[in-house]
Amino acid sequence: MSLRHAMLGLLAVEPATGYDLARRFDKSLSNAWHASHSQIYPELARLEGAGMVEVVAEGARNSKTYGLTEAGHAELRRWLVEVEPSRQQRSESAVRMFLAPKLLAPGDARIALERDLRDVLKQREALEQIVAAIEADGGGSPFLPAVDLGLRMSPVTEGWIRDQLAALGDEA
Amino acid sequence: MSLRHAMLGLLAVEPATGYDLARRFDKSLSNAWHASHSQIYPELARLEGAGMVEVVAEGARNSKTYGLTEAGHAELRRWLVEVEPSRQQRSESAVRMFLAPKLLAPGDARIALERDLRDVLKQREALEQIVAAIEADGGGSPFLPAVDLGLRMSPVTEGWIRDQLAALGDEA
DNA sequence: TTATGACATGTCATCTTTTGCATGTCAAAA
DNA sequence: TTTTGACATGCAAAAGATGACATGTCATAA
Repeated sequence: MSLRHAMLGLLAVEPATGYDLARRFDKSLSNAWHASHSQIYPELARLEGAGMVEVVAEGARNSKTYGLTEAGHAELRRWLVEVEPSRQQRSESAVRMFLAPKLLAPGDARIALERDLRDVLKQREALEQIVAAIEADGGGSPFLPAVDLGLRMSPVTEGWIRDQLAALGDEA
Repeated sequence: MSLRHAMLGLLAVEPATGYDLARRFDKSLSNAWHASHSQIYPELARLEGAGMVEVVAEGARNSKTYGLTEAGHAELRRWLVEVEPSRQQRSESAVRMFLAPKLLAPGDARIALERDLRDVLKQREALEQIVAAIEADGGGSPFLPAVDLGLRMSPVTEGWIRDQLAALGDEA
């Protein structure tokens, strides 16, 4: 159950509201996991019931900030150190990239690959802006390594797409 | 609904039984999507009901080989060309890699990262064996590009993990 | 003052995915 | 001959994820 552990991890870095968690999933962890508020709030309640998180502050707009308990820290450590990782991945865009050059007429394949290329470059810009924001902020973000991995992957994907486009050209 | 389109894509490359599809998901598409037979068979039935696939051969052991119909090809093309891609990804091991150096004591973090590193190298070997098998087979696999992307990503991940390990060393 | 948009939390129906159970064929090796 | 392992298909229950519905607060700008 990765949602649970991803949430424990985010809360271990810094206590947060459910709303904060939803944003962090989309911002810092978007290359790794996704969860929307309709999953997050019930899971927070379950985690509280299991004694792994607790409300550490209540603020404006009925907000509740959660932090880890001892049991939460222990469970997170157990998962990270003792549980065998699953190497499974899911990426719709990877499925598409693999199929497009194989199955479409060269003209259609070019359309699809060029859109993928634009998406990759757009995503890289987004990552670069996050880095810029972190640096403007003093550089102390715990998520810089995650963003960094995304930035290292980006040119690899770009190169692969360009090679697929070039191979299309050879056939045309 | 990516399962449906991934299956259409695999069948477009070459007709297959449900059992074949399950293996291809684990072999060729393992970096992109996963599905087990208990998902595949019902989805094949639905696709047949929708007129997108049809039985093109029946073999030993009650096996049924499916291929795409015209409607199946049309749906696949529509999805690849016209539908906006979702850039969401899910990777449990990415979640773990991000959290481990951040949240664990250096000793535990080292254990977790070194296991991740071993996994990456093991996976790379598996990919290299697939490439070797394809080349021994005459080189004509439609999935070589998918494997190739995995092989290009592998050293990037390796480098990132080694940098995280080095950063741990600095703190110790 | 009122409208907008970010903040904030929640439920519910539906769909997707996993896991465990269950059955059976066929070829090759012991 | 019998047993093992790959091939082959299927169902059902449970868990996980999505998308729509629903409500309300608060600060800021028009």
